[in-house]
Amino acid sequence: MRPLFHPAVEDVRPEAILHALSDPVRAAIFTQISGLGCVQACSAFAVVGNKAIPKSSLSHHIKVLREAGLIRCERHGVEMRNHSRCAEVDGRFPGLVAAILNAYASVADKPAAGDSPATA
Amino acid sequence: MRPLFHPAVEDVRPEAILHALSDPVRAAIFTQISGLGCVQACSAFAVVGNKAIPKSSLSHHIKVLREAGLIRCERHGVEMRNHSRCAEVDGRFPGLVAAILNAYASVADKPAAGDSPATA
DNA sequence: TCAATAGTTCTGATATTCCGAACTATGGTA
DNA sequence: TACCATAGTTCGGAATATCAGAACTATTGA
Repeated sequence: MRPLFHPAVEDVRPEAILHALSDPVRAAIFTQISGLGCVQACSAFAVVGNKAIPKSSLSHHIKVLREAGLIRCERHGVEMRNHSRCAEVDGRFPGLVAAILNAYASVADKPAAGDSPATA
Repeated sequence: MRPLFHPAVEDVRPEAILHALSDPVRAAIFTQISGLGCVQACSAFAVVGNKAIPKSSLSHHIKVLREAGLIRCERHGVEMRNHSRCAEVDGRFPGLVAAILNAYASVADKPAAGDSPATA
């Protein structure tokens, strides 16, 4: 359990953000973290769009989002609290995150192949 | 050489766009195709940001961009002409492509690890 | 100290990516 | 027609990333 790494805003790179959000599951998790505008424990994402996510995969997804600079994670007792860094990132790449979340939201009604990217 | 597949705009999905553009090389190629606002042959991208791209990789990158719905490719004689579908995609996901290209453009000056995403 | 909860890391199976080599398609030349 | 050159595509194997089950670590509470 090495201490969690969070990149500084100025080290955040577009390719990392796009890669992180190019996975519908991660996009849904991030939507939930930043959409609800509040802190979420990892266990909140055990099911994403009526699809069960194994703990190990979930941990990996959270790590990818964190290392991309999209979220900030802090341990609070036994659980992890995930904050969105949306505002920070938006300062660096104006409109990027919003446009991505909008794009996903606009297709949330008509999912592609059985999976729903946002909370169905 | 199967006939090239181009998705209809309404079949274009955000995850495909993000995945396609999460590679700095592909982002640079797409920037060049849509930025210059004009048709480009594949051979125009033999070198991207002072990095040589093998033909086979280039072909693959073009394919990913095409299947994501970002570009349209037509054979003209011996060469392939690549058009941007930027406008179409923007109609479906407003601001998405622009925000992504802006993000890459804003870091083009200070590259991450030796590679320059846009034309250096 | 022991058990329970919340996440992380390890490990092997699967899937992607990369790039050289071989191939296909078109055009030009004779 | 044959033949060559150019422009891209596909094949195949090595390197890499992703996925998920199992084992582990960290914290809290009894």
